[in-house]
Amino acid sequence: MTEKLTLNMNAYLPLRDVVFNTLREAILKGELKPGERLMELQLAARLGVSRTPIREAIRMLELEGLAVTVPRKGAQVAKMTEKDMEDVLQIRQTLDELAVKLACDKITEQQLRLLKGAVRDFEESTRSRDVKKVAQADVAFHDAIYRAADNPKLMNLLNNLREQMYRYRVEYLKDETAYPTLIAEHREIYEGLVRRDKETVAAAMVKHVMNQEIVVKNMIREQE
Amino acid sequence: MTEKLTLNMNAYLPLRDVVFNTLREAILKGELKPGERLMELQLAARLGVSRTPIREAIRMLELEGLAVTVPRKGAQVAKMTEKDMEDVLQIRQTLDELAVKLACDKITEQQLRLLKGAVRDFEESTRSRDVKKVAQADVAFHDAIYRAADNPKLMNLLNNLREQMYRYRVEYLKDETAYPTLIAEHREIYEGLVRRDKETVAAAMVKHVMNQEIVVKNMIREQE
DNA sequence: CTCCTGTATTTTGTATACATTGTATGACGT
DNA sequence: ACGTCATACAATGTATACAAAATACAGGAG
Repeated sequence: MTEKLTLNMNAYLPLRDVVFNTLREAILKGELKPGERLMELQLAARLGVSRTPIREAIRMLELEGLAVTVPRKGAQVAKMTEKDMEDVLQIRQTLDELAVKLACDKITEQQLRLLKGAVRDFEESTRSRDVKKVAQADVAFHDAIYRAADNPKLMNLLNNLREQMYRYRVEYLKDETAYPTLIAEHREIYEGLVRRDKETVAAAMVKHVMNQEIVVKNMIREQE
Repeated sequence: MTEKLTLNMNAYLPLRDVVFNTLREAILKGELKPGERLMELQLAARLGVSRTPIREAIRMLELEGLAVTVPRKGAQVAKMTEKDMEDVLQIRQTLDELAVKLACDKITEQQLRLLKGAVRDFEESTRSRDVKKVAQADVAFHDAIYRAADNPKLMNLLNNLREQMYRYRVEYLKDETAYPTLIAEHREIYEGLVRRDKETVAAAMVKHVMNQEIVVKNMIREQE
């Protein structure tokens, strides 16, 4: 915990947002571990700002599910049990299915081309052996679908759900033997969207998320 | 807008939570109208607290989707277009279906008895001609199902989605001609759960939410 | 009359000071 | 030795002061 969090001041944003992003990143990357206390004074000193933006950032983390606060005792990084993970994945599966069904109806030709690009980018990224890149490409693929679904609230929710399991997802993507499956599933989803075949894409997406679920759950179990 | 918001200080809660609840109520009840600015100094003066808890409450409202803030310009009550409403209802429908399916597998005998009570309470409340009571009874019915689904994250999400359309829901429940349909649907869902017949309950729930959707959308159109 | 500009005012952003509560430590009595 | 209470310290809760930005408006130039 002694590593120094540093603010990315480039953006011209209120400090609360900069702090929020910084803390979120730190939590998702595992630099701030589940259960670790988030003490205002300490964070303020570390990040070189006052307590006010820290407090507001914590309120935001709280509602994102990344932190929990007990009144008069302060905040700590949210813990995630296997049950929590299952619960999140269940919701994600359902909403991902909805998203891809909606996309089936609404996706435009241009968005299909972008999606095709995302599929290709993902394939290429897996050859780079750079997990960070793979994760980014995967996010891009799913984002393209979310955007096509044309439901901003749904997109928000799904991004949030994804975020909540980011820590485990990165571990998951380190398993290179899973890449061929992932690539095949992406292709299947893409092609289903081209044919606008709802049943196919829905089934493919459910399978896709389910595969993640199995691997992520194994991973959690191994961690203990 | 000149009505005086007053804090319910009874509870032993941080002021930010009291303020948050107060503002949320005010927004949901329509006392604070969509688009209305939420000025910190003004709210602080009105509620008799300082700006700090107001600011933190606004950050919380923001992530609940009840307020939107533009940096350096401040916050305002979130507006909801018909499209927004459709988007929310689409998500709600999907998640309500998931919840009731999960409940089908997991509901206990005791929870079934509670649900039966909720069905009966709802029927009785419709005879009282007290919209507030009817709304409460409806919430209780759905909450019983959410609890049975045994997925706290899902329950949170659904409560939040419900909240986002509370304003319109209350209007919706003023239409007494809809009561018999609602009662019948509740019964259908309850009986499906007793028989643990997933297909039936899922279909019934989808129909139930869809009916709401139609009425609420008509309502919005009329408002213009 | 319109548009620009500069200033005054309002409002948010940030920092800090003070108050209150939670927690740990240690003395004291049993 | 154990428990209880008092006190000290640390962290959060709240209020206020100051800074910076956005807005409104008035006055002047074209």
